[in-house]
Amino acid sequence: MKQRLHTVAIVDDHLLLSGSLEKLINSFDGFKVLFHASNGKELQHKLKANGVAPDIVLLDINMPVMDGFETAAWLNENYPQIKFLALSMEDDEKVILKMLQNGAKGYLLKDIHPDKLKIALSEVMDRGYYHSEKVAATLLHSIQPSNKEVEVKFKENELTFMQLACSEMTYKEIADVMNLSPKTIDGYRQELFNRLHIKNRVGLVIYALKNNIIEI
Amino acid sequence: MKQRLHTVAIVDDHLLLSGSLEKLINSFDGFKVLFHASNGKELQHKLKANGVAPDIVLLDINMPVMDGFETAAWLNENYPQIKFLALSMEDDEKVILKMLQNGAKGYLLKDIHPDKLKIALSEVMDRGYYHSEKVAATLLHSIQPSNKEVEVKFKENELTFMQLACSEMTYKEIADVMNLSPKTIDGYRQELFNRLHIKNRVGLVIYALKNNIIEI
DNA sequence: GTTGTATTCAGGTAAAACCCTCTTGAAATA
DNA sequence: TATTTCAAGAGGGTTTTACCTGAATACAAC
Repeated sequence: MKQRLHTVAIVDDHLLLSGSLEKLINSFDGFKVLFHASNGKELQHKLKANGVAPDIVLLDINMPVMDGFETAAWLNENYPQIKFLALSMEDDEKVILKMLQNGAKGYLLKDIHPDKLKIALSEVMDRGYYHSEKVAATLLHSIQPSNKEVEVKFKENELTFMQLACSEMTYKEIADVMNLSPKTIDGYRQELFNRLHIKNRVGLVIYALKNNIIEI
Repeated sequence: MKQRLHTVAIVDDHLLLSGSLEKLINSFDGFKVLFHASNGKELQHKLKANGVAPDIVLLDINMPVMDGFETAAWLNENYPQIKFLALSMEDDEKVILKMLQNGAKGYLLKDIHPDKLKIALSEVMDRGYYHSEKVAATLLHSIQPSNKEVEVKFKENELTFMQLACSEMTYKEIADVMNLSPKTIDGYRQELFNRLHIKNRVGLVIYALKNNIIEI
């Protein structure tokens, strides 16, 4: 029985992967790759220029120029009929959640078996979504918060202070930049040191790194 | 004219990539994928078990269990007749050099065009090596050392000091642990601050992180 | 109104961190 | 032997951090 041909677009900056993925997907019965893009901006152009939109977009998260998050948000907004699957290396809980919140119909890890890709594509077309066991488990974990992660929140100013304190600036300089008195800055410092149980600025840098508040 | 079929093995922990790469390579005239492995250990087993060795190994660098460097060294030692190409995301100069020193016949970035892969495989079989323009440029850069990177080395004590300074310890405590006078520790600090052009301990932490002297 | 509570900032102090210069002693080298 | 080099460390200084307590303001809740 002949079924309708589903079209796929691949958005990934690794040409080697997207190129070979095309071969793989074209070998799947009922699927065909329509085009590639190496980042979100390129996808936008091609969608606008092409006239015809794909059924599914495979969307890499780590890309230059316009990354997966932005692209997801844009797709969701402008092409809600396109189903897109996030494609990523890591199974970072926060990242998965963010992509799903941005409308992704599924989350594929790059270490899945190629056969799984066909299953994923088919399920997305049939049921509207696909979730691997691994991702499902991660999601479950996220709604069953472990007793130790207390999910510390920071106010906007605290966050700014932390980021600046993780540079070589003195507190005086930070105060100038944030347009606050050095005494206020000292207040932030004290409050954070107490709350996070740290002894000095090095502790703050370490905390910020461990919690993805800053990057190196 | 019929040419001999060249065999390829793929070592990469991303099944999706290796699986689709297989399709791509099998579509190349004159090449065929013999088997996959998701890390170096698996490659060892399959080579020993298989009896027949591939002509070329495509070797990913970032893998769990046994990474590209170890695998390269082992291949070079035990199967010198197998030509292997390093496959990686980043074009880190040090990494490229290390792989080439370990006997890689070429270095492929994952963002190359699929057609380039065929060229690379062919050239490796014909000429014994393949180097893309990008990698060639990087290599050139490495033998023409830029005036600024002076390849900073550290003495054992300096390294220990740096690692301890990247914790919440005071210099006094570091002096105790290292069994040296606080004044000596202050000397290390001063010397490092000058050499690395940093202003305070936060700068040291950042430097240590960027240069893989410590990890978080 | 009053009672919270959050934000900003002040004064004061001790301890670290930071910086420069100098001595000593041992080892390497001329 | 004389000279240089270098790690360890000291003296003595300034600046920054770190810690405490308390006050003025503002805004919302009771």
